[in-house]
Amino acid sequence: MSKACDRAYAQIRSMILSGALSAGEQLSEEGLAERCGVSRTPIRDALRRLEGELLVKRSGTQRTFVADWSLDDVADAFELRAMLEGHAARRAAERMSETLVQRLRATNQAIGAAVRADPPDVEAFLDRNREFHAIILQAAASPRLSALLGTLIEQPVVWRTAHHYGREALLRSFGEHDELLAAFARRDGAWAEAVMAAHIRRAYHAYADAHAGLAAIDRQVAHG
Amino acid sequence: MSKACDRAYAQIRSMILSGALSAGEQLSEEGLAERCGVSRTPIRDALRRLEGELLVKRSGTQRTFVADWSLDDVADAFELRAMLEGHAARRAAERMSETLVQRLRATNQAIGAAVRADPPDVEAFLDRNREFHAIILQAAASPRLSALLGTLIEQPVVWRTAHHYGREALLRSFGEHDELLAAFARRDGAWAEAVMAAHIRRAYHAYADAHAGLAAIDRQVAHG
DNA sequence: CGGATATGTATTGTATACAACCAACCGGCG
DNA sequence: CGCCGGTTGGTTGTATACAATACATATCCG
Repeated sequence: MSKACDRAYAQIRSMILSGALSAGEQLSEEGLAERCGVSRTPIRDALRRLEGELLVKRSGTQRTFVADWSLDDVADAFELRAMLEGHAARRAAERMSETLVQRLRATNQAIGAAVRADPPDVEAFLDRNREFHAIILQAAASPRLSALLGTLIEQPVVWRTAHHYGREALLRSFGEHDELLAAFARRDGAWAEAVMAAHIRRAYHAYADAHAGLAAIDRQVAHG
Repeated sequence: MSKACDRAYAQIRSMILSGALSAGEQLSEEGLAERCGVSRTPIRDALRRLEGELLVKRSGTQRTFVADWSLDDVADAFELRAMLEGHAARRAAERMSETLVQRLRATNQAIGAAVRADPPDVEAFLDRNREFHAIILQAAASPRLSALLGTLIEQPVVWRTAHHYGREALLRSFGEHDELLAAFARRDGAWAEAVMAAHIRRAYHAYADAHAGLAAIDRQVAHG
């Protein structure tokens, strides 16, 4: 019963996140319509939504392009995320029910299992990680905060580099979640906020390191 | 040369902000199309945009309603605004050019004039106030931050109560802008952030007071 | 009388046709 | 050779028709 407009949205979005549509590329409504097997009408809907998430941008004359994220852009997004998710963590700590704490604990168990697998199950890690943060956001009980963060969490470049994180980085992330859980258990909002902010900022640097490494390899390939 | 889709957007938005469309009211695409003198297509575009700004919400079955803002919602929005605009002020202070400082000063002069007029020119005050904050946002040079704040600044209830602020509240706002200017002139990001956060929080309480007063009058009218 | 179900009406979803528009290309002219 | 203006191919904007869906009301059965 999924409507064409939702399917188109999901499909275009995943094409952008996976890199099937490269940054800066122009998107024609007609072209997308063909690729998605629908007419232009639902495509227009989808593009408007994606525009809201800054995954596509429109030129002055309304032509649409895949947004290109410079390193500065990513840093900017992470900074905002650190601030907003920190705030969410504080609010969550102050309101979280015992059952939600339990669910968080279970989710982090799953994350731990994914990390300890050999090789680490990055896909599962990312899914559970998303779930972990979603639960916190839910506990923060601020619809507006949720809406704002929605536009920041999914970033094409980040999504693509996540697979190159080392086990060490994943383990550290797992450990930080544990500390968050401790803060939640004690309903210490300030603690939760601080840990969360640190957590996001570390994630940023893990990304930046992985990205720099990949860029170096790219250069090597290009020149060799 | 304004396109129908922009006109429809602006028109619906202003109808919501002014209260011509009351909170919770259902919006039919066809009805709006008739009122705006365009077809349903641009209306759909406009509604998607407004949905992104949380000015309208959609039911599970995709029917659209004017969003209703509880006092909690407004408090929530102001809290986020205080945080984000504070952040913007910090960044702005650290990067602001001398010419932008001049423009801010000029804008605040205009605000002062509007406040001192008899009676105070609230419309001009609001316009210039918007401009003042927009310049800061521009100086902060974070497109994402701008996008996030865009969804928080215009709030129906706030818009409608602004006209009931006393001259005292307007004067205080004017003075706080002056202090912001001092912080900008000295490139003191932390100072700017603190002043801005205080500025927004005061605005919230000014709103809450005015709102409480209006609500009391409403009750009186209803019962008498 | 209550509740489920059918039916009609209102509303949204999708496709398509056509109009307006932009951008790049080409040819002529200074 | 460079600039300007028109022309053309492609892209978006808008209207409209029709299909699918949801809601409300009425109707029928237990």
